[in-house]
Amino acid sequence: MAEPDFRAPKGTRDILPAESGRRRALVDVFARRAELAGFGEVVSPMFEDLGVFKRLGEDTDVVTKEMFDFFDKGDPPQHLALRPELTAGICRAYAEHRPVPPWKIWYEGPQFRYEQPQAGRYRQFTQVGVEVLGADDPQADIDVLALGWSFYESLGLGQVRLLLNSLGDPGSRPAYMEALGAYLEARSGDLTDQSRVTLERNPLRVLDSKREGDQTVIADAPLMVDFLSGDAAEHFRVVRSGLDGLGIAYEMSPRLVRGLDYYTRTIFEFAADALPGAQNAVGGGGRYDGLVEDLGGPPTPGLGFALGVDRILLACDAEGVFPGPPPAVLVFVVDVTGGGSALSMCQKLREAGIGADRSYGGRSMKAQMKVADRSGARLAAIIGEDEVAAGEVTIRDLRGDAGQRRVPLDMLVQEVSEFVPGPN
RNA sequence: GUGGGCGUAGCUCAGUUGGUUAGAGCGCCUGGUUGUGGUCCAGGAGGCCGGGGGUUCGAAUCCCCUCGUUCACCCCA
Repeated sequence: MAEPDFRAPKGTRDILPAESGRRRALVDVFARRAELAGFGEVVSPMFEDLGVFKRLGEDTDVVTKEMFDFFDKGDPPQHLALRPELTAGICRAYAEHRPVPPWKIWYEGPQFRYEQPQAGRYRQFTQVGVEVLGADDPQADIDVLALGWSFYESLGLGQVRLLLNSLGDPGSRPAYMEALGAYLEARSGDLTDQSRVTLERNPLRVLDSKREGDQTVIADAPLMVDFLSGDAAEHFRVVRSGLDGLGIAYEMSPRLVRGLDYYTRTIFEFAADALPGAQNAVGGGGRYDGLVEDLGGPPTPGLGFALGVDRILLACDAEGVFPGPPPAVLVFVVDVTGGGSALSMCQKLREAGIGADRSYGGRSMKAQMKVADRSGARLAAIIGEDEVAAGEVTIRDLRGDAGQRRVPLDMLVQEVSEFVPGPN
């Protein structure tokens, strides 16, 4: 095949009509549910000062090797980066605008990570998410978890599991880190080379290894849940009983950690069993009580989640749920008299709120009917010599068994409306 | 960044001891006389076999490089 001169950059892709409509519908479902729960949308920049993202953790992969960064044309130039996630930017916005807490916001948009692409993993991908800033109450955790859970449910997904853990608070973390570090050091001979490197930088993340060779060591490692301070343990207990009360099934996942360093206390992940293991994380989040302060704002507890739109759609495919929206075009105008009538008829229908389309190029009736069928339109409105002479139009049912009939041209909108209640 | 698979018409793919004008299905276009789609029938358009180099009398078919894609690791959504 002759290569085109250009193609979408590695790890990016074009989302074409049928798929794009489905995607927008999915975001609309999320937006609706978030707004019903009192969240307002924030649209923030797609790039920020690199420093904003460095607060995610100086030795996380996202910061050290996956950032799309660049300098602007200022003097001196500013070091900027495309956002690899949205939480940091939202916290930056909170510190900048100081809204009255609790600040409950939702967002949607593309994120960028310079990674090796594979199925369900792109260099540009879309997330929807929420954040709650300024609420320490464990009921906020429950509310957020319930929103995520119900979103998956509302799409029709049945094979999503909620994995839950607590990473403890600043009071309880050090003792655990010490115990974990000591244990892993003692067993380092049994770890893979890669995990020994990870151990140097962040022992916690060794628990996240999927390598065979690490599993026996990980299985016997001390667990954070056994080291929680009184406050952290109580917070976690309230969160769990709240989920129980709402009938939300969750799995305790005591070795669950997250790839970004800012998390504290409650953390969670949504795993889609319909997807292969490497990409089954369709959402995740947790508390990050210190992040706003790290960015120069007031001490502010926070929590939230981000859900991967691309992967959720893959999971919907795998489960055969959430089909795209029906075609917006209700009437396809077939005009074999030159196209002038199609022009005015479409205009009239559209102004009445009825989706209408037609073909171009003065094709034969047979060809136009074919296009009408393919368009997914429910009805064909046919204009030929006879109709023009009589001042009429033929309305034909393309989907049901209502056949066809001729009606006065000026009754078109009314006649069409009778087929389907309401505009569209 | 590391390792494996794959790369032939718009799509899904055939095409082995390397040898005449490279195939199928789907899709698309045009027809099947007297205005009508979804089924059926017949024609047709559309590929320098991802790109570059090499081996050979001759390569889609062998070798190298490169790009893309895919899977796993890493990490995450």
